[in-house]
Amino acid sequence: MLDLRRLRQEPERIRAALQAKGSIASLERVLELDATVRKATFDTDNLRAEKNALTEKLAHGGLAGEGAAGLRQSVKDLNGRLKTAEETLRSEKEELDRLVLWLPNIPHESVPLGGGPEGNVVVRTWGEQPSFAFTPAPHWDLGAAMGILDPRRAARISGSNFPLFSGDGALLVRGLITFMLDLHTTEHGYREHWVPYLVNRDAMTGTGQLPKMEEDMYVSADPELFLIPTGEVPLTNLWREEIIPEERLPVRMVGYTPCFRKEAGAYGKETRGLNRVHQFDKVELVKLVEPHQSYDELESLVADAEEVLQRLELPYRVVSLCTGDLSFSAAKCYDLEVWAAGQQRWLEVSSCSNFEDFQARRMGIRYRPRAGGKPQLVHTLNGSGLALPRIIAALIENGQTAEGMVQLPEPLWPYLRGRRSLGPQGENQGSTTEG
RNA sequence: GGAGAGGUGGCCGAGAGGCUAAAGGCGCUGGUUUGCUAAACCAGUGUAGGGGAAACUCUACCGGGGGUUCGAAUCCCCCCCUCUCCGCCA
Repeated sequence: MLDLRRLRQEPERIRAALQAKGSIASLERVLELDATVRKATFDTDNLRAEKNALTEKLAHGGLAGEGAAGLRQSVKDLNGRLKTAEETLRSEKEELDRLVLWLPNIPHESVPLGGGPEGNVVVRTWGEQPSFAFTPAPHWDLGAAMGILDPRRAARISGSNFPLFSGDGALLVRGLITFMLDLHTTEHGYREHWVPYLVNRDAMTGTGQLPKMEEDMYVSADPELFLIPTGEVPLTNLWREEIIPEERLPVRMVGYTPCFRKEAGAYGKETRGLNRVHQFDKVELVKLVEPHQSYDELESLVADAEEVLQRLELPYRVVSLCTGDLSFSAAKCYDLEVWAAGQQRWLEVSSCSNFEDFQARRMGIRYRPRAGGKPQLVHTLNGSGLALPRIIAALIENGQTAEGMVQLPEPLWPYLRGRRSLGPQGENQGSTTEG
């Protein structure tokens, strides 16, 4: 949520910034409503002050005093006027509150200008793209051949684009999750949380998924409970409406969650296999920090996510999203894209964003400065550390051998009961300790 | 699911129609005292919004929403949450 005061003070800057993001939505109406709401607030406050003065007089002058009946009548008259004033105020306020939620965050000055994905800037690349003496296969062919991916059965029980990992595939998922959690908790200083996967409307609104993304979310039979599209939602909302002592900042959290997304309308070759699925697993990093540190913290958050890719020996590049490609709530965002040799494509596996105070204002997450004084809004950041399906796609495609095996990077071995590679397996085959 | 008890400031906790932004305590900030540390004493210390150059002032807020009343943290109704006990269940 944008700061209304700032919007009022520098509407031209905000208008320009929102245009860069490709959405000025209802900015003009918001500005107009802000003025009328403030006027209406002033009027009703004055009426209430008047009323309070009268009732106080009544209390102190004795309820049976000579003027009491007259006073009582004046208060009743005032109440009539107050009621209309309050109703006007309420309806204007409601519209304002509703519209403000549709205004996206404004981009940071360091964000490259651009209208869409073509305007994104590659900041750096890491690792060598593997070369093969044969034509590397995409993961959907390999995975099915190896018996670790089973889209046909997944479709039968859920529908298209739901993942089903079997045998060593399931072991790989579980191992990756633990590997990532261990790295972030023991080496990067994040505290792990195991969180609810269904959250209420307030939580979804707090991180900015609502109202804009409602049609992309799964709703439970209880219309107020949504399946989370990312662990960012429960993790960040852990702190909603709290005032955190400055000494406790930065708060660093990590959590594993499944993520659920309708991804309506997304079909085609770009969405084959594990490229885009309705349910996936993700280890999420979230930070709450002091405002002046948030951009440094963004860089270190990206580094923490990159570390996972480096240990997995997966070539990747870091992309700074341009103004037109930034998500609704982000002020700045880096995507990490991993190279998938079988598809000859870069696949997004992480989005690391600084939301500045946009989410914190919605959630009421503040900190109390050590030096005393008013509570201030924190800045919130998050990033995937990392999303699993495309990592698995890249591991399979980049690690494939001419024999139809998949070699795994060393840091993963202990998480896979010592296995160093994955190979074809039968329906009832368990995993052995030898690769 | 049933019964009971609760939800008040950063935290704990009193208050049971007007004298309450709300006692008291803790914490925090400043001061006095003090070989150091600690302690003691004194003072200050809620959030949000409006008006004002400022001093200051007005309004709202005691889980959420309605209602009664000239007036509600306090009375009534609905909902949410927490705790205890019982039931049910992976």
